[in-house]
Formats: sequence, C-alpha cells, structure tokens
Amino acid sequence: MPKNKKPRGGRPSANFEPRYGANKTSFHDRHAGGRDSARDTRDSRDSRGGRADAGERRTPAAGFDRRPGSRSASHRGYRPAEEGGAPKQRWSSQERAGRDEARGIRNRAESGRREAPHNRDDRLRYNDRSTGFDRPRRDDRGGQRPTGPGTYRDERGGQRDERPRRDDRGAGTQRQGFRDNDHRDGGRPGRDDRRDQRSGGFRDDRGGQRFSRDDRPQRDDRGASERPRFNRDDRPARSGDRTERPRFDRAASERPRFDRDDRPRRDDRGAGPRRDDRGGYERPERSYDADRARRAFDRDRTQRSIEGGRDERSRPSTGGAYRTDRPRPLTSDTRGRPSRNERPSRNDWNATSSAAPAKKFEPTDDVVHERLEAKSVAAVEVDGVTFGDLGLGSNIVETLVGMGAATPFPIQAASIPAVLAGRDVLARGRTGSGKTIAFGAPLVERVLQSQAGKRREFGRSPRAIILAPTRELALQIDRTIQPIARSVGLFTTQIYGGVPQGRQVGALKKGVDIVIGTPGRIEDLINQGKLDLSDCRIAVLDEADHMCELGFVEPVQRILRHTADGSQKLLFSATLDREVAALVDEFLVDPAVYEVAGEDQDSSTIEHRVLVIEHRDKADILTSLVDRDGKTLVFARTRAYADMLAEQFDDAGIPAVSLHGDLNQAKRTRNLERLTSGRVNVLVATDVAARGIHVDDIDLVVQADAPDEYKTYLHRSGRTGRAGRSGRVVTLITRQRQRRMSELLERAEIDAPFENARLDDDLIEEIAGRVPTTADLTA
DNA sequence: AAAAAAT
Repeated sequence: MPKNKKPRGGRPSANFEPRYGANKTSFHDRHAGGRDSARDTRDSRDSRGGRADAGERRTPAAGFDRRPGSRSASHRGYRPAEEGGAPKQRWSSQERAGRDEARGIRNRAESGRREAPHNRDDRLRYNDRSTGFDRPRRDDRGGQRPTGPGTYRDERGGQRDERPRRDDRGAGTQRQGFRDNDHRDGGRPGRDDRRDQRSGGFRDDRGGQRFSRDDRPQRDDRGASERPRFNRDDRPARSGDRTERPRFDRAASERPRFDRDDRPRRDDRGAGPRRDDRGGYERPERSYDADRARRAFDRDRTQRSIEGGRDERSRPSTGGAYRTDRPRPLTSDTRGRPSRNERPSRNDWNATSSAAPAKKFEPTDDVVHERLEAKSVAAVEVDGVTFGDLGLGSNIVETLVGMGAATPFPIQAASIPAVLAGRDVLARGRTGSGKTIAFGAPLVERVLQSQAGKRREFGRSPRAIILAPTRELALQIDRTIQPIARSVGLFTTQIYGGVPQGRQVGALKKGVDIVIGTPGRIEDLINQGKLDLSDCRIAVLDEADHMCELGFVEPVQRILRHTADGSQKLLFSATLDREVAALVDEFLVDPAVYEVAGEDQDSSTIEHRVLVIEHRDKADILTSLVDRDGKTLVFARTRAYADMLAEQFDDAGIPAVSLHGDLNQAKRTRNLERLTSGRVNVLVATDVAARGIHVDDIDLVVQADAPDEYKTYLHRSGRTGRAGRSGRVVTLITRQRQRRMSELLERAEIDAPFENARLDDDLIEEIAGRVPTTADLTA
C-alpha cells in the first residue's frame, strides 16, 4: 500500500480512471481554469463533483462561503480559524481523517492511518471493532458541534468538498457511461434549488444539471453552506404540505384499505375463517409492538396486507403454482404469516417456527412462503394520483418529475404509502415497472423525516442501506436515488467490491445517509469497523429473491442483523416468492405485500420466441441474429462463452463487448457503458446482467444458452421492453431441450412459439429485424 | 454456472 501511495499519486489516478481526466478536463475548463497537478491527482476522482474543486477554487475567490466546506482548502492551510474553537479542531481532525480516507490508498496505508497521531475518537471507534461504533461518542460529538450555523456550514462545506469524491467514485464507473453521475454532481449543489432544476437544468437530464449548476454558481456557493438549513426549513414548510398530506395520506392509507377490501373477497373465497383468527392474532401482535415500538416510524401498521393464507397454500410452493395464482388478477401471493402476529419477537418466531411448529398456524417452514398473498394494485386505482398524494415531500416530487416520473406507476403507488408508514414491505413488480423509485423515494422521505431537525453530522452513520446483487445494479440504483436524496440534502454512497476501499471509507467517515451496495464489500467494511449500521433504520433488498439464493442469503442476513433493532425492511423484486422465506421469517414483521394487477405476460410488451436449432449452426445463427440495428443483449451461461461470443461477433465485423464477473470492474463498467452509449450495439453477458440493469433501448434479447430457471428467463427478458416499450426475446435451444424449455416457459407463464430454424432461414432475418430481402451475409 | 470481498 505505502508504495502505492506515492507512485500512484501521480499516475495511478490516471490509470485508474482515465476517463476522469477527460471529463474532468472539460469540467474544469469550464469552471475554473486553474488546477494544479496535485489536485488533479488527488481530486481526479472528485473532479466531477467539482465540489472539491469548487471548494478549492473558491477558497481563493469566493472563498468564504465555501471556505468551511472545502476540506482540501483547509488542509492546505486554508484552514478556517473560526470562532467555535472546539468544533474547529474537531473538524480539522475529522476533516483530515476524511481526507486521508478519501485519499486512501495513495496517501497512506491502513495501518499507518490507524497509528497516525490524529487518530481521534472517531478513528478509534471506527477502527476498533471491539468498541464497535460508539454511538454515544458520536452523539456527544454532535452535541458539541451543534453550535452555530457557522459550524454547520463547515460541516456542510466539508462534506461537499468531499462529496465529489464519492460521486466520482461512483462516477468513476458511471461517469463515462452515465451522465447521470454528472447529473448528480451537478444536482448536488442545486439540491434545494428546485426551481433551477425545473427551470430546465434538471430536465436537461444529467448533463443539464451540471449546467444548471454552472448557471447558478452563487446559489450553490451560498446554498452550499446554508442549504442544509434551508432544507430543514423546507421540511417544516413541507410540513405545511404535509398538512395537506394528511389527506393524501388518508388517501394513501385508503389504498391499503382497498386492499383490505380485497381481502374480504379473498376471505370469501375461503380464507375467511382464517382471517378472523388473524384478526385475533393481530391484537396480540400489537401488544408486542413494544418490540416494534422501537420503530419509531411505524405507526401505521394498522393495515396489514398480509393474510395468512396458509390453508390456501395447499399448492406446492413451486413457482409454477405461485405463478398460476398470479395471473389471476390481483392477488397472488399470499404470504401467510399469521403466526407472526403471535410471536413475541421476530427472533423468537424464527426459533419457534423452525424448531417446532407449535402454533396453530404453524406453517411448516417451507410452506410458509409458498404463496404470498399480495394486495394488487390496479392501474386504475392510481390513475390521477400524484407522488405528492402518496406522501412524498415537494422536493422529492419535483425531483421525480425532473427525472421523468411525473406520476407514480402502480407499484410505486402501492408501496410508497406503506413504506412511509413504516411498514415492512414485500413488493413485486414486473421488470421495468419502476421498483427503484418505489422504494427509493419513500426511503429518502423517511430518512429525512427521521432526522428532521437534526443536523447531518460529520461522520454520522448511515440511516438506510440498499443491497443489490451486482455492482452494476448498485450503481444504477444510486444513479436513481442520489438525485432524490440530494434534493433534500441527504447523501448517498456506493459500497461495492472491485474497487479500492479508500474512497468508500472516506465517504463513510464524512458521513452519509444512505448506503447502496453489494453484500461482499459492505460486510467487509462492517467487519473492519468502518461501516456502522447500528443506526440504520431502513434496509432494502433489491432483487430480493436473488439475494436469498444459496450463498447469498447468509451475508445478507448477517448484514441485516447489523441494522438497528426493529429496522424497517423492504424487499423488492420482479420475481418474489417463497425463496425469500429465510429473510422474511427473520426480519419482516407484518409486511405489506404488493404486486401489480394484471402484470402477466399477456400485458407484456415483450414478444417471446424459441428457435430450435442444430447445435452446429448455433454460432452462425447467433452472429446473424446480432447483425442488426438496435441494441442487442446476448446472454451466455458462462463467462468464457460470453467472451468467446463477443470475440466471434467482433471478428465478424459486429462490434461487441462482454460483461461478466471475470472482468475487472473498470472493464465491466466500461463495457456496459459502451452499450448504453451506443458505441457498440451488442453486449454479451452472463447473468450478471440479467437483473435490474436498465439500458433504455435494448430491443432484442438473445439467449445463446437457455436459462435453467424460469425466473432467470423472466429477468433476462426483462432487459428489454422496459417501461412499456416493445421488445423481443429469442432463445436458442437444441431439439433435446424442447421439453425442458416448454416447462420453463410454462412456469414463467410465457407463451412462445417454438420454431425450427436453420442458418439461412428467413426466420433469422425476421427476428433480427432485417428485411428478408436483404441478402446480406453475416460474418 | 454465476455472483459477491480481497489477497
């Protein structure tokens, strides 16, 4: 490491993120001509954030507003010698710590850091696991600081300056490919400046924000320090909005009620008796709300969406059964967990259930989750409803609008009120149905509410965590949520593997509100004492069922156990079934279960086809299929095959890149970006890209290898036909596989014609979207 | 088989 420091100082950054240089350059050029090499090196990552840069730059110029904020400035000796002596010192040391972390690898070795004289309490805390994270201390710290606005500003500024780094980090990856990042960075300053955003910068999209930023430098500068306060102020103001909210909330609450209404029906169907039981149980449960009481948030668990449909569950837990129900309009899953009500505590429950199914409702473990009874939300129900109606604050609503989400999708309309009410939520929404916003927006709102009136302290521990199965998905989620969080002055950071920890740790030291990442690195940092989830009150699992698969669930469980007692849990996925049982049993209390009515394949915008081919024709047929206009995503079962296909296509004159776990993160990010940017039209990936990844206009998904699981099929095919667009999915199989394939499709509830195809078949031309007449030879 | 930590 030590070696790395220096040497890298100059070069590495370049190696690391070559792109940064480019982007940065432009950014810098625009903003501030002067930048020193040192800064480049250090801030290269941050470049975009511009905060750091801005801060530094300002130091000289506008300096004082930002002054406090710019850590780097401080470091360099720009140090603010302000009134609040005590706070200052702390700041300086904290700042240093933060900076060091941020510089991470380059500047020092971990050990060195720890030993460093300036290890302060914070450091001790963080580093010393045994100590764990001392909340008290922090609190104390916070207590002392709270002083004046000045102090506050300092914090702000400081964070901001550092911010860039975080962003950049993410940006590093995203930057190239995703303007979103830029977006964020730009957005940052403008958090509060809704108007500006509205005015146009925001809509301009990512890039726009940046610009907008440029446009309102003053504000940013100013707002930088004050913003936080303003935000708070806004909050209260919002409260005004909320005033209205109550109504809305009611409306929202009604939704659940609707659900209830639905229930009756269900009961009528046959679950009736149970329901009564359940009711009985419910009472008890509340009694021990005591446990939950901790969840300060939840008050409204009044409505319980879950019905214990144990009896009904007679069907096998097989996905097929599950699905079968699904198509039925609304409702589909039942996650019966009546017994939960009985159980004194979650843990107890687990023990009980697993050990002895003693309760009346005792569902055997496996059976329990087979069916999830969900309240379905019909599109009609949400017609005319706005995000504001659902209980989101005006800043968030505006941000959503700016992002193109003017009105809530059904899954959003369903889950947002429940999340805001503090309930645990299980929600299933078809791929591309807007799940990220469904949990992200209310999560931000809730975090905001939970710390209303409090200041965002330096080094505060995160209040919410979002777990995703792949790094790309984590990045993507952050891309969606960060602007929302920023709009209300909250910070997010990404914590995922494959990249140096330094920046991530630095961000954590400075303090973030929402952590988004993958299990491995998150657990790693927890174990290192660098990530404290003890104050984390909301945990989200995206692609929850996938996270529950063998080998994935344990780390997830361990991570969730680190979150605050009684923390709210949200599980989202396009395929949500009993697989989440392990987590639901342990972590969810009386969850609200939602799904969107009518979301079956019939209503899908995706066309499915299966080509039965001769194995020897496979390579050529694949090449022929991807030789087309429009973006094509090819799925292969193994990394090696993915690479091989990408090469094959390339050799055939069709630019293609691959995406899989054998590539380093930089390549992964770069290759995905190449597809999103359109520099290549063909991406060959393993299932790493099967879930969650959103690329706007993929109109053809080719499965070079048929998936083994129906869920995999659903997720892979969900990469196309996003947000109502049309898309086509072609699966290549050999004759021997027909039976398996038809079974899989049946489970997925997908109707797809099986067609025999040969190399020069017009069929291939048709599927590729080429005009049959075109006598083009591929390869 | 793949993914998720780092070494």
